[in-house]
Amino acid sequence: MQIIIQNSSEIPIYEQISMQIKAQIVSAELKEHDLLPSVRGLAKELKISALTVKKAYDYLEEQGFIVTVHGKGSFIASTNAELVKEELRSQVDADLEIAIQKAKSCGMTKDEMMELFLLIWEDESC
Amino acid sequence: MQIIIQNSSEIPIYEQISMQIKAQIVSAELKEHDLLPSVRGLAKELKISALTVKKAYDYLEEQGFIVTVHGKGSFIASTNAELVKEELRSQVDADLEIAIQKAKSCGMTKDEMMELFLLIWEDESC
Amino acid sequence: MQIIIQNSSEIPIYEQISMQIKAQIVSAELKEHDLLPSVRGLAKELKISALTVKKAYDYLEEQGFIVTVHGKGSFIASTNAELVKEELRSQVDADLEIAIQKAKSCGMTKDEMMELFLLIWEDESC
Amino acid sequence: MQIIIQNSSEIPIYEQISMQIKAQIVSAELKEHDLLPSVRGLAKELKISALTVKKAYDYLEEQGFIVTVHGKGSFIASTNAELVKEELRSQVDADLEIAIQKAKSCGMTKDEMMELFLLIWEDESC
DNA sequence: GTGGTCTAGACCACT
DNA sequence: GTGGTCTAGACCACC
Repeated sequence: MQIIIQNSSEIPIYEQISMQIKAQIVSAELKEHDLLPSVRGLAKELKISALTVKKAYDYLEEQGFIVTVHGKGSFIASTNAELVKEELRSQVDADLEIAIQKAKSCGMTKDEMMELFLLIWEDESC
Repeated sequence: MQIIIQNSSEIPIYEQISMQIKAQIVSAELKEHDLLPSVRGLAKELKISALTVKKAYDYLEEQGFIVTVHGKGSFIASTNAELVKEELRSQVDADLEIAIQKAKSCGMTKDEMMELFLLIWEDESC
Repeated sequence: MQIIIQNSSEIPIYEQISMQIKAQIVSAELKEHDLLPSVRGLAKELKISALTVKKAYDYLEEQGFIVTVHGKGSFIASTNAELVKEELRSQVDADLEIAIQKAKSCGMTKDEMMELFLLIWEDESC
Repeated sequence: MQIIIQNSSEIPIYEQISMQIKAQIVSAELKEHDLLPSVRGLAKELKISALTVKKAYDYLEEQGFIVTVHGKGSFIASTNAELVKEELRSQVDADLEIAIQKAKSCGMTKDEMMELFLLIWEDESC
């Protein structure tokens, strides 16, 4: 279980965790019925509060991506990774829309933005 | 002075205000030395707290886009609109980077995302 | 705002709160756009942790019964009380089904249970 | 010994077990002095922890429905099935009371609930 | 003033 | 061991 917390980030820790778990579901690092780390175990590993991890797990369960069984632990739900993918794509869609609105409001042309887009896509270190 | 507040939006009201003022600087609706509405006047017009408008103006002054003179009001700073444009573009850059990271994490290809980008650009209702 | 907490109950406090708020929506004691007590205010009044009240409000928001605006407070969502009623009725349905299953497993007849039902309905002190 | 565990249920496993054993006492499938399956045997059969089966047996012994003899096993207590019946009926009573309270809080009339009651009674698949 | 997040513990129930 | 709930504080952002 490889999760990296950026404490300085504006994104709440519980959301960083759930985002990274979703990403691992999509990339098939986590598969159906896989057992997630225990709330307390992950909290200790990440050196954060157990409640914060629990909040991340609750959030994922709410969205149907994991299932938690009392006394046993949390498991990846038996749902197609496609669903997670769809959810992430709708986020990409929303983020892109905001970027485009700003671009238009500062007078960028489509070509300028496309160039910027390609630049970032290739440069990305991840 | 045409400013629209979306109370339901996730974006803080003070940021909605400063964003729209910046956009008007870029589009030359607001020019150097133009007088902005008074804090209380705008607050009344938008039916929000005067403190929120004050925060938006403070925010803009901090970034050097407006100048407030005690007892006189707030004015567009004597700065080239290019500076505002640059600031917005760096925002576009950041937003685009986030969108691209998410896109990659859910397995989108460059071509897929370019297609999505063009779709949104054309569709945009603003 | 009249909310009664039974600390001895097996039902979690946050659920007791949300149940009672739902009941007040149904009985029209709370109407659309009404402002709920602040998280901290209600916590102080009920002498419980603010986090517990917040959890109740989060739970209600999740289900779409209230809307929370940062810095302003929580409001009854603009949704028909019928929706809440439906939700409660489906709970009644589920509870009744469990009672009936147990009744059958201990050999009660339909008439015996109906009699019991009428007895409780009339006796109820609420 | 026919016991079915629903792992997804909200009802704790140890309670599912004890409920089903009680039902078998009432229906006379299990009679006085009958030997129950061994803790380990039942645990293996149901593919659950032996501790969970032990908890169910302890629970039943506490209520006086079974007797455990060290080194020999657990037996149905020499008690009239009527006692079990009484215990289940008091549960039915409690469950029904909860359902009726909720029904009243959402404005159901006695007739509406009676109709619902009859519907569920007949429909029941068990 | 409001809510949003987080901590570092506690106690309890289930396996 | 596991998760579920709760406490009593803290700090931050928004209005």
